[in-house]
Amino acid sequence: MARAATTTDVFNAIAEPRRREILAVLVDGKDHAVGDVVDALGMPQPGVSKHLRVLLEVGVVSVTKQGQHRLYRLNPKELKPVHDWIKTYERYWTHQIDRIKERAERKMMDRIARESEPNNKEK
Amino acid sequence: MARAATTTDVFNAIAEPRRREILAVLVDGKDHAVGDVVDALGMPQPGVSKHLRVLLEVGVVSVTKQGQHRLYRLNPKELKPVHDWIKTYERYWTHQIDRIKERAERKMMDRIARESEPNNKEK
DNA sequence: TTGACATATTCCTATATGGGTATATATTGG
DNA sequence: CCAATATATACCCATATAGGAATATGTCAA
Repeated sequence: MARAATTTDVFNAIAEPRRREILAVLVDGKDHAVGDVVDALGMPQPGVSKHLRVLLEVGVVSVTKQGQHRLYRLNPKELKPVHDWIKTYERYWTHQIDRIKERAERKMMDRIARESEPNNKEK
Repeated sequence: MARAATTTDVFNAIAEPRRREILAVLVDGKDHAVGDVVDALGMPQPGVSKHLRVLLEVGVVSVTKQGQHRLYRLNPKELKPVHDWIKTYERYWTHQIDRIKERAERKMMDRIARESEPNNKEK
């Protein structure tokens, strides 16, 4: 099997740096014409259009037709899965004190677990 | 050009669901032998080894040799870039009130900017 | 209608992938 | 040394990619 399509989910879509750059342009929440993104980032127009299509397919952006322009807008809630996922690991680098405390707790729990279960499977 | 290698950076590495599953097993911060991960997730051993290699190359996990086992451990700080990136978008879905306030502020800033710069380029 | 502009799509190609399966490489116990 | 166990690697393959160039589609304005 090949790698999952970039349009499979948000995680695959945002793996591409260019697409994150595009999102950075859209982060202000306003509508942006494709040409504006092209100018802002200095990448070729077909590339921008293609990347926007991927972002659109996973729902991270939305489009509105306005005359000959197509206005893209960030749809931030579709990024939430990434946030929810990373949140699980967050505690390890934020709040050094909490981390230490957490580790101490873990050790204590381990000890307790070991005491109450003499034939433990942990190697 | 083809898609960037999975080992290019954390974003590419975590795009693969199986690798996120593996990280979920390692999230407790303890050492885990490959076989334990295999048992926990029920995926074939070569696959787990290969995925662990990718995670290792981007630094998200570290290894220790212990006898015939190789103990993998989460190296959470390497996930921080993902957190830092998503943080920029976080405010949009957390705290509805903040979001409204933020939008109001943005509008005001826009108005101020427009007033002080009559020949603006915004379309 | 025609031309100018904005955007999307098509075609091309080198490349890395993930999953299987099979095998190689440790390391240990006896 | 041998067998058993744990893990990594090699091989095969169908597949989707990102970028570049060229072109198609759509929309406006005169």
